[in-house]
Amino acid sequence: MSDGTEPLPRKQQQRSLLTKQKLLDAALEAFSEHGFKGTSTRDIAARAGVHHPLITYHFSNKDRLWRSAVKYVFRDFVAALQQARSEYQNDCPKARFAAMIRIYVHYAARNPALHKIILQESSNPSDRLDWLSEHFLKPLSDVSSGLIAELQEKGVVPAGNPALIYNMIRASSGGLIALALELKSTSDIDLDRAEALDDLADLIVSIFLPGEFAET
Amino acid sequence: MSDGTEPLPRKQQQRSLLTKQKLLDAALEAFSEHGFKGTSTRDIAARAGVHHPLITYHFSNKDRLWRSAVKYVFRDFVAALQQARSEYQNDCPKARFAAMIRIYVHYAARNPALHKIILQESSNPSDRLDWLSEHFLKPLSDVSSGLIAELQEKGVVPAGNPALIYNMIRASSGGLIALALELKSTSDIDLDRAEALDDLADLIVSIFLPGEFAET
DNA sequence: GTCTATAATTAGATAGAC
DNA sequence: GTCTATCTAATTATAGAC
Repeated sequence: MSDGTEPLPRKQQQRSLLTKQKLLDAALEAFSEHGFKGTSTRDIAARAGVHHPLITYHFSNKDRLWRSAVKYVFRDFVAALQQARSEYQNDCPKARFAAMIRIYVHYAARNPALHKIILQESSNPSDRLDWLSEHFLKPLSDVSSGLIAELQEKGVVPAGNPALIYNMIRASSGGLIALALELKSTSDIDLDRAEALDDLADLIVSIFLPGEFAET
Repeated sequence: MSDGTEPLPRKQQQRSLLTKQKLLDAALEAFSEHGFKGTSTRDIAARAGVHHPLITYHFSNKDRLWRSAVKYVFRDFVAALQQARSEYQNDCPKARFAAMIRIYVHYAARNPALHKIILQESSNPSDRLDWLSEHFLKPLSDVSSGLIAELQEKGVVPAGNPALIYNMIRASSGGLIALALELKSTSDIDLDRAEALDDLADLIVSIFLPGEFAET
């Protein structure tokens, strides 16, 4: 396939990719801190260490840069979840779900932008929120609610609307991690520490999955 | 006391109070939707239906307007909580805590700005977040964590760091209500409906307070 | 592919008339 | 106590040199 008819990645193209990558990382950080309206493209360019007209060049405008950045975190996140799912697929459902919660918590801690951007966008209606729901949030919600319904049948998870329980778990895990700054100043909890994350994951499992799994 | 030496509330002063009130309501709405950086004082003035220089006149600048607005929601919220506490003080601790959760959930639904502003400010360090923590979030966290520790001794609440559990409850109640727009588009849950709020409050109680209270 | 320069818009804040 | 008019700075986006 690389027979020479396709243009080979030259030095300039590699630099272009690097610039795009730096802009995406900077955009995630800035958008998660100040929301879409609150972040200026100049700030993003400054964080990335590039000149601001390069944003127009690589991403056309602010809106497309936002969408590219969101695609970038979510794709990575979904991949991490699916890898965890296949890795633990031979365990019992409760152990499997517990493992996924652990993965979820650690991913959210490494990538705080993931949840912060959801929180920012959910605070008022927008085309961006509709797009986010349709492409990422709704599929995740549907799959997860299904898993929870299964665990409810086995008596592992308490009764109640599965979608509501899914969102309570999400709020208690990723949501709390997005509030890490607040927790650090109002309590002795430091969610930057790996042990604190493990405590959180264990607590979520013990509270939301209190039942023992029984083989059918 | 009102012997005439104190200036009586004249028509102009009443109008001034009304303007301040309208600006505070508009500010809460705008700040909760777009964060501090993302909202313009011109937008706030437009929502309030007044001319924008009036913001400088009544509140000096954007920062003081933000602080005034936050004081306004939080004072009201703390008052509602304390009223609930005294109203149910003869019930057993579990019933009392359950009642407070119900109050909390309904207050958060009527005043979505309360949680949204916390979420907005927790997304990055700022003097505003420090101020918010010191004056409102830390006192609330300390009192609530104490109540939870008591309930853990009675076997009502599962073991675990009380501050962590308090924040999980907060995230599952107020946090989810702040995400109402998202839940509406990813599931069949409509947290604008009073019954959905009651379901949420009941679910929180059944999950976080699973034990029965036993008199000592 | 990257830069400088700049147009057009909007921001927070103020001055001074009424 | 309220308004119009305006200043300065920062914003998104683009045009065109290199």
